[in-house]
Amino acid sequence: MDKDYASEEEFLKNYDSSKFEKLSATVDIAIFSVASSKQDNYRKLNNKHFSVLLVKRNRYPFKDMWCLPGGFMGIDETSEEAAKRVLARETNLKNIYLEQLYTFDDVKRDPRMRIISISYVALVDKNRLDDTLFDNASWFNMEIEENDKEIKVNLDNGEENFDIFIRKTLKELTTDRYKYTIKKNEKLAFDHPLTIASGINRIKNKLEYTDVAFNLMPEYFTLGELQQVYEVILGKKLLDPAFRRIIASKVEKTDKERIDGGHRPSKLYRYRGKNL
Amino acid sequence: MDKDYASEEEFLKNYDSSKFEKLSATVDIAIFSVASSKQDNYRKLNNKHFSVLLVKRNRYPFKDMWCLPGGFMGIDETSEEAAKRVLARETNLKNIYLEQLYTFDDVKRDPRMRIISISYVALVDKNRLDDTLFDNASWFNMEIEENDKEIKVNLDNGEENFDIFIRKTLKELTTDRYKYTIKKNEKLAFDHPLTIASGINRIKNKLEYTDVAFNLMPEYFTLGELQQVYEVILGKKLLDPAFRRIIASKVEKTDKERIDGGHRPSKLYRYRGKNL
DNA sequence: TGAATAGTGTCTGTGAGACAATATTAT
DNA sequence: ATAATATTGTCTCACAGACACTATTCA
Repeated sequence: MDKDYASEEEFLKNYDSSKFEKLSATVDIAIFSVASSKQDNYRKLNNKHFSVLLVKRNRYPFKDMWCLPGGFMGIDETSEEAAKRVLARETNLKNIYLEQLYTFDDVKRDPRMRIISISYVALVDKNRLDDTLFDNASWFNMEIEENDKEIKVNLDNGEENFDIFIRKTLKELTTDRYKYTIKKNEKLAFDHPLTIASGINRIKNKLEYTDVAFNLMPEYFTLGELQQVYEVILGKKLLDPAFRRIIASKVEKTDKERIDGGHRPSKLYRYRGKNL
Repeated sequence: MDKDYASEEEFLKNYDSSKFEKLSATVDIAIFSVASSKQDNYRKLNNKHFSVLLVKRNRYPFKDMWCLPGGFMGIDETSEEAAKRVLARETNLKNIYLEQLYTFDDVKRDPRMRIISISYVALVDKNRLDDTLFDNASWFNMEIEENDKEIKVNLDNGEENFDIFIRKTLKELTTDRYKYTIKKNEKLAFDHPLTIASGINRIKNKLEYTDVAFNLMPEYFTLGELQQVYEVILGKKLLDPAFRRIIASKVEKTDKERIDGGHRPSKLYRYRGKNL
């Protein structure tokens, strides 16, 4: 027990911060984007993919495996500041959508020592990025399959292709919270499969009741493109009229239009802000 | 830069974990419940209040101020384990609804040293608690007023009564995320006003699309009581028929009933699980 | 009897799902 | 002309909001 001190200042002056065993914290960011790939058929629209930025580790631990961009949180910076620092290093962009996701803190999640991971989700419009990534970073398209029991994500960057499997177990009757357990993972470092799965889930949910999707869009876009973004993230087709009804109040039509194939040109729209 | 090692084992054997300046982590829990207080009028139902458990600090820092139950996270336990440990200490209960909320990590949030707080929300049915709390713990009824710009919470434990004010600033156009800043706080330690406000918000949101409310209920309850719980947390009156329609599929009527005043007795219901 | 809560019936308007129909382009 | 996307119209059904009405109890 503490001795009695006359005042808080007195107490702080005598405080011995080495009393407890300390730990380290890293910040790991699931940077998501939507990638487009050309179709064979000149009439068709570009294919879109929900994608995540991974970095190949060039040092131990988990050398030569892929991981989320991240880094140690400095003793004099917040995790959000650290996340922005990592984001700037990785993308050269500011004003990126960034949201704290979850703090992963399994005792054995890092083989070096006790390191907890304060994870973040970021959304970027790939059009804003120049394609010159660090040579050890790469965008992976994600093919997501999810049901009550498990999540399967196929990751593909054009050269490497691998799956991660995560088992879901319901935490309690009253909610839809699941405990995630890695069932299969050969290529990703640490517990990053969990981070990616949690991040996907967070964005999926937010898509339904917020306008986060617009963080993935360029300034001008067609409603078809926007709908594609919703569809690849939600993993299902949407009905055109319903989608347009919902989105109508959030966008404004411009007089620009895009002509890009053997079909009717589409008007370009711009994000207008929530509701009114 | 690291030297080159022949293998991961080699690397780990030589790893010097003292390279980085480390930090401490605490776990703080916003334990919420719904308290009933008798009405003057024998006909009326008990008044209900959304309430939070606070502990009076008996040592520095923030001596004699109120704070959320919490404690340091051990080097060999996860934050969830630590939270359960704190919860058991504080309530003597197991199987309590517990959910990670947010990691607060302002550099100056603790005057002693760099300590981050991994915060949790817990929901308990006060009926399951015996009333013998530690003498330094106390339930505070919360009166919540919120608008676009600020949150005001009045806290009252029957002896002490005080307000906290929090300013909300929208983080971005695309979502409803706000940055919280403490505007007024005289009685609560650390940044716990933020934790409480965030916790209230989390539960408010979850109330709308999950069944978390049932974690605040005893096994048998009337629909009136259940509706009261929704009403005090959401801070608005609900229409009886609409409420019953929504809740109908989630509860089952029992043959028990409760007679408690100058009005028609009500049937007791039981939680049945989500949807079907 | 009256005040209070318990519980049900029903009307109406909104909005999502579904499908049909029209418009426009490059090949 | 045709395949593809763009865009709009409309029907229906489910459901939430609103309000009215009945039931039952205790002082």
